[in-house]
Amino acid sequence: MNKVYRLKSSKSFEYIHKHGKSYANTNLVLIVAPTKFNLKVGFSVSKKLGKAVVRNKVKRRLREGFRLLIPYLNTHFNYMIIARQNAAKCDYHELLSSVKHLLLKANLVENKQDFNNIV
RNA sequence: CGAGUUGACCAGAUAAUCGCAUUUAUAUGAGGAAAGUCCGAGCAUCACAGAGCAGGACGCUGGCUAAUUACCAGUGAAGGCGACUUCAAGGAAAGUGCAACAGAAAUAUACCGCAUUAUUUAUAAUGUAAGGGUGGAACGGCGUAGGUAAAAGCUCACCACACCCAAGGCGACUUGGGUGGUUAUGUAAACCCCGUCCGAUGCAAGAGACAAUGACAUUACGGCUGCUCGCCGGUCAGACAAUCGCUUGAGGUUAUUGGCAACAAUAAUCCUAGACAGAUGAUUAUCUAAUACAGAACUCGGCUUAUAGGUCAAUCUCACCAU
RNA sequence: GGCCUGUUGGUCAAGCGGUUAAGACGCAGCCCUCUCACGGCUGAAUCGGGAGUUCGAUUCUCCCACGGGUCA
Repeated sequence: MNKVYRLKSSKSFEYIHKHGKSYANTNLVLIVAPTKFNLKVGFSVSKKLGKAVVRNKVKRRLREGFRLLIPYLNTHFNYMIIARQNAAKCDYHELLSSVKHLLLKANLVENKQDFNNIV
């Protein structure tokens, strides 16, 4: 995933956390906040999930999954995804489907038919 | 065939599609421990790193190294039938402290006992560490030995200890011989003494720019640690931002030589991550025993800890069987 | 990335190397009472794990594990 789409400063993380709307399931939490600029994403994986190897793996899988979904999303929002403890046990496909589930729940998908076909 | 000991190695590979980091692009892209941060250095700033006190670390010998107490080889001690393993291993006669309970007595000692003498005949004085019981430790141990009133290194043999001599070894030390009857336990990982070493802070160190402007201030304040001295400098905000530091290094690989080894020398050859919300993932196929522990953040040398499944070595050890 | 600090019944905790490891709250059992409460008695700890020093470690030293704090 390109650097353009990344959230960087801790200020913007705080802003999303305060002003955004949150949606959750057993594996992940999604927080969204509207923005004037382009779409950006941040991933938060805390030390609760495990050691460095586990955390990196979860982050990489989330990044790969989200990369495929970007073209179908509403571009005027900032996204923040927090991994819960259950996410450490999931494989790639389970994580992808739970990301899709949350995005549909938040009603931010534009072309729903193509979106559902992504594997 | 069974049970062990020690040392070493591997840590998935190939192909396709999409994606990430460095990069103009090709190309390249986590480990044996990248981990713990337990030691030692480089490097940077403070003065080209200074003095004293305090404080800390280490302590058998020789070697190696940029450096170390931590690496290598030995010595000694302890453990194991053995291969082998473990050890912060100077000084207790410089001084101080501590040694609960038990025991007559714990660093100086006579409770019971055994003898002799005296008389009041069951007491006292004297001698005595062989016997008793306590304890981790009780004038070194032990004996069909001598000796004695009873005993005792009082004498003798052997062992232990101290000192001296000889031989071997660079040395720690070892082996052998002789002399001495031997005023005294343990603890220094208690304080301490002796010897050796250590200035402080760590890349969030720091460097040069952008950058004006504002605030404080000259026997002040700060740098620089616990204290004293000495030395140097105006300081802070702006400034949790960007660039550099950042990867060619006491480097790796191979070969030869020296060395038991750690390691060193010579030659050839290679350049092999450099991020800053922080790069290695997803899918498919084939092979396979491959499903472990685990993710670089300035860089090296050692130590420690975690680790699936497997491979190899030692003319290794023990037990059983056969000859 | 660096530097400090802690771990003792279920919880909060004291503990100068030495007798059976104080205490409080809670829990369980017994006594007291017609019953409950109050009160009294009793019980539950290999001192985070593993080595070492010592005659003897909760205490001293080393190596691990898991917490907490701090530095721009």
